[in-house]
Amino acid sequence: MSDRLDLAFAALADPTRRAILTMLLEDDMAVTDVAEPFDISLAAISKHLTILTRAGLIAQEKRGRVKWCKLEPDALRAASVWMQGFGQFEPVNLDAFERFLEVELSPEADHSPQE
Amino acid sequence: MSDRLDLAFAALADPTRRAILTMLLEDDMAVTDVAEPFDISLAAISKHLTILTRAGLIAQEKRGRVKWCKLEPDALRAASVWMQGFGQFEPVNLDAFERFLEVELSPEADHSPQE
DNA sequence: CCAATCGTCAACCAAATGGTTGAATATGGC
DNA sequence: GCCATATTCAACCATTTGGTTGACGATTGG
Repeated sequence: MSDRLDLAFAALADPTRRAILTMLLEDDMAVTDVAEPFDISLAAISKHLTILTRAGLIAQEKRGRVKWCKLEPDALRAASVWMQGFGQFEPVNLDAFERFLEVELSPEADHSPQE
Repeated sequence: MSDRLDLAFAALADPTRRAILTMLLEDDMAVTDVAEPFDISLAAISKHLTILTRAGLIAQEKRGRVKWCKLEPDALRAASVWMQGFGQFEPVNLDAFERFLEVELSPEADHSPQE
């Protein structure tokens, strides 16, 4: 029953997890390094990463004793696509929509994160 | 603490609430009419609508004894914009996006809530 | 005015969430 | 082989969530 979108949106609802995603935008990271800036236990971070993984928002790959985390854009894109349907029902919203298309469709676009 | 995005994403994490939003895409609706296609109590729907309202995803206006619900796109747009920062860091295939447009924008599309 | 309709409130319940701590399981370095 | 490092597991806790039912307050129609 619990749809892919359920998991994605639920994962995105937590500020710690959104912060983790933002960090991973910069680079892949080990679990310990992900945990470093936060004030909660490593176990709690590990749980957050599990939730992000099951939501398909990140992937974890163990190399040696280190488990690397990297963004997995598909789920984010699915959620984004779902929301775009609502951006369109009003002319005002075409702003964001057009910016999206512009960036997304230009072959030589600079796809680096802005932040 | 709980950010606007927290509330928006948490609200979007429930399939019933996403279905409600989809219904409201068609037209503004009274609470009772929103509840009609669902198998849960009116009180439960009322709670869902409160959550959507506090998340800024819909607005409710009482006229007479009927309370009308309508989409409020700002919060959705905020969430959408947040996610686009992630959609861009990799060249994207627009497949899913185009399929979505096809379904969602066709005038005779079946937008009824799916369970 | 009275009854029906619209919607919320209150109390309750089971399950999920986000956190803790302490022990356990790899793995790597020396 | 041993110890430190990296990460998860297990048990526990408080709070939130999504649902129920029944009573309640407004409003409308006849």
